[in-house]
Amino acid sequence: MITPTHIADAPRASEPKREKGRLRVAAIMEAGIQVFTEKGYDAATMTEIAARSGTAIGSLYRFFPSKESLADALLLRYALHARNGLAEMAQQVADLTLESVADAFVDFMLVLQSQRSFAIALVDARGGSLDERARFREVMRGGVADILRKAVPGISPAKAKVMAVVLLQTLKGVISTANEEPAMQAMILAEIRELVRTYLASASGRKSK
Amino acid sequence: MITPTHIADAPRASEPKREKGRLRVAAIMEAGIQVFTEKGYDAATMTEIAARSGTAIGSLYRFFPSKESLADALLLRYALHARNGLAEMAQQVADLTLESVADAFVDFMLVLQSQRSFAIALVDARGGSLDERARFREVMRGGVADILRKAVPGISPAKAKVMAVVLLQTLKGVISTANEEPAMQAMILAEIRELVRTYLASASGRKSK
Amino acid sequence: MITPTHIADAPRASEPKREKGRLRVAAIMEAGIQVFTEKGYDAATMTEIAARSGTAIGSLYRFFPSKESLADALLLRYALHARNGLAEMAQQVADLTLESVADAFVDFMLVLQSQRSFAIALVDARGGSLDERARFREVMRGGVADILRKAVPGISPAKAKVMAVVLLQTLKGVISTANEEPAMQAMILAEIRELVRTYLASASGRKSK
Amino acid sequence: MITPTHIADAPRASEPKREKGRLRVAAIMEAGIQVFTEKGYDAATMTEIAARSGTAIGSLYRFFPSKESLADALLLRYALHARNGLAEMAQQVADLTLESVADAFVDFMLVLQSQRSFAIALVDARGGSLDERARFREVMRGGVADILRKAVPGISPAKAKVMAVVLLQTLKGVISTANEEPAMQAMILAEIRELVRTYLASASGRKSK
DNA sequence: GATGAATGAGGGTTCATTCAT
DNA sequence: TATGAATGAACCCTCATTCAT
Repeated sequence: MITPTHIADAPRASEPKREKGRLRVAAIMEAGIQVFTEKGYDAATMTEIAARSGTAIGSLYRFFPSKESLADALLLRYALHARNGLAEMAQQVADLTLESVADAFVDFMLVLQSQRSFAIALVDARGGSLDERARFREVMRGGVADILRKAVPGISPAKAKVMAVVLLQTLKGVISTANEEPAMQAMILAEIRELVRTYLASASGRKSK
Repeated sequence: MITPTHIADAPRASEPKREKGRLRVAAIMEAGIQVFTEKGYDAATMTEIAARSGTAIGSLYRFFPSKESLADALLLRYALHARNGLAEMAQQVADLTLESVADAFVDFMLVLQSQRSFAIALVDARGGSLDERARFREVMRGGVADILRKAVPGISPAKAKVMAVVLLQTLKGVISTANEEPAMQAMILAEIRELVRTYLASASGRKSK
Repeated sequence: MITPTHIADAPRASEPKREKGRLRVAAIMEAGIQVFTEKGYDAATMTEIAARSGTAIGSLYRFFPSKESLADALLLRYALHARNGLAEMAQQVADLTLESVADAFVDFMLVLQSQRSFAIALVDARGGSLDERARFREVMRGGVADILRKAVPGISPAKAKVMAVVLLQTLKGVISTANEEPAMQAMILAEIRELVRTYLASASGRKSK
Repeated sequence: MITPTHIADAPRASEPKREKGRLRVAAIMEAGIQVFTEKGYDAATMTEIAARSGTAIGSLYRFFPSKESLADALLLRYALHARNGLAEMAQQVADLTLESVADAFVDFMLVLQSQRSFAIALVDARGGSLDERARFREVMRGGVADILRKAVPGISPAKAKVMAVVLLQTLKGVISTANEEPAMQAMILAEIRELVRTYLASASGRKSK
């Protein structure tokens, strides 16, 4: 189980102590997301991230003492985001139909889409520390599994976990649509939506047997 | 539409004319797959690929004039492999139940698994040229769509294409199981199998309405 | 000839006027000795010295406007220490046998040992300004030569100076024992003691001829 | 006991396989000695060593994959030199008077002087790996101790070892003369020579008692 | 005066690629 | 043709020093 403590760990070298420092950190993280997303972890360079955020290279390293620590910080922040979103969704699940839950999953992915593609760059392609990446995956799986347990009454925890893994894999497709032509994009999205509904429905049916 | 011509385009500098040359190329490609798989495109080095294949670095560059060209060649070969596998599957579809087709997809993924993880390294993580990566995606989507058109009578070509995209995304999950614990691995695999069956079944039902 | 004036030259940016400032300077110098000793001049960083002394980096630079100036200040203070010690020894020489003088030299080295290893770090390994290092050497040589002139009646000033150089070199061995195993350490120390006695004795004999 | 095997270990990344490579390695080592001697280990830069030897930085790293490995190689080569010199001296000891042996030690130091000052830079000031530095010290001590055992009949091995340590420390003074004015230089040298004779003589006397 | 953020030259090292042998 | 030495731009990161707050 992921606790807030696990997540609140600060991967920064030194917490900025002045307002200016906080702004700088924000600018760096923004630039970091951009560059990691565009080029992937390995091809991204700290020099470019510094330039893109209007920061001297030395200043960047003041706050993030290594490339990995920057990636970890970004991953961590995204994990928090996602966890909150999933937690929120979990609270509303009781009042929703299965179909609405399915849609909520897809919508959730869409909302995170911009950041999500960077998360893929970092998680799937060796960005950040092994630990942080594993932790990130657990957060996502745990959050989705929680929702499934509420949405599909009677489902076993183990089953919920497995379904979460498969569901997340399918939902990743939402991100990829970003690279498709608009017409194709809409169709793929609709198809994913349909598949997720079907998946939840069948799961609900299966368990009740 | 992908024609053989598209695929047979040789990204190699010079087709080796002698037996010795062909062996050398094979050794290089084998080493390339290994190293790209283990380290990812960026972290893989030409020097290591040369060493691992018992080739001098200069010789490597005679056959593959750049790192990208080597990645392209590997991607191409893998695409051919996959295309053949999918084509074969297409021929048998007529005699199979929908459920069997679903299983065949998963099995196909499993068969390719070893090479597949390298393909992911190259396609998802910016290995090879943009063109080659796009081409590779088209081959996969086209092959899967072909099968869907045969397996689900009455499906429209557009619908088949969209389904292929979503299906491939879901099937990618088969690869990822490699990193899970054995017990989890089996459960995820079974779950994917189930989802694919459900997906095909529902598609078959939908179209008939 | 070294006069107090030469030595009292303050390499500090600004003599601290208040008690607080003096404490701060003391803390910095203490930390400086530690870090220079542990890491050597080059590898020591002003940041670490600041941190180790509980001082902000900006404050450190208020008192010591450069790394070199800090090293110089430390060298200077150590030179004063040594000079006083040697001066004291000089006063007692008249009442001592040659053998006791020899022992006093070795003991003197042992007393300074802790600080001495930092002095070696700075003098032998290019820490501090050339000037300061030369001045330091002169102080040591002068002090030892003074003692020799008193301990070995009739010795010429030039001869005393030369002997001081050679004697100091031999006495450096006392410091190095710090890195040997305890058993070896004791033996080396005894051996040096013996050699110094022999040296003084032979010098005393030679000059009388 | 140091065996040739210990010493022949090659710290190079890849032994040069062509004549040109061997020349390059020689040039690099020459430049390395110069720069390490002038600036000390830390302050020496690989860039300067490369420039001084007319080598591209990449080529330098082909043969010496790290700064440390270069320092180690230099230390090793010097150790071989010294060992051979000491071994040679050992063979002649039987025919020499004690005084001649003392002179031989000083002369040996003088012969090695140019390289010796770089060895001091590396051994005393953290250059090269800890292992290599320790090994170097052992080689020197062992070689000198061997000679002492032959020159001073009846001396115990342990005593020879301890004397070697102290003797080497004193002989280091020969190197330092390089920085003195010529007149002073000659006097110091003569003084060291005298001290070493006295030391050997007294040792010979002591043991015989 | 104290603080700590900012700066950027420079350091060690890597690696795709070229080219002389 | 096969080999491996050569090249150098670029990378990640450090740290002495300055300066605004």
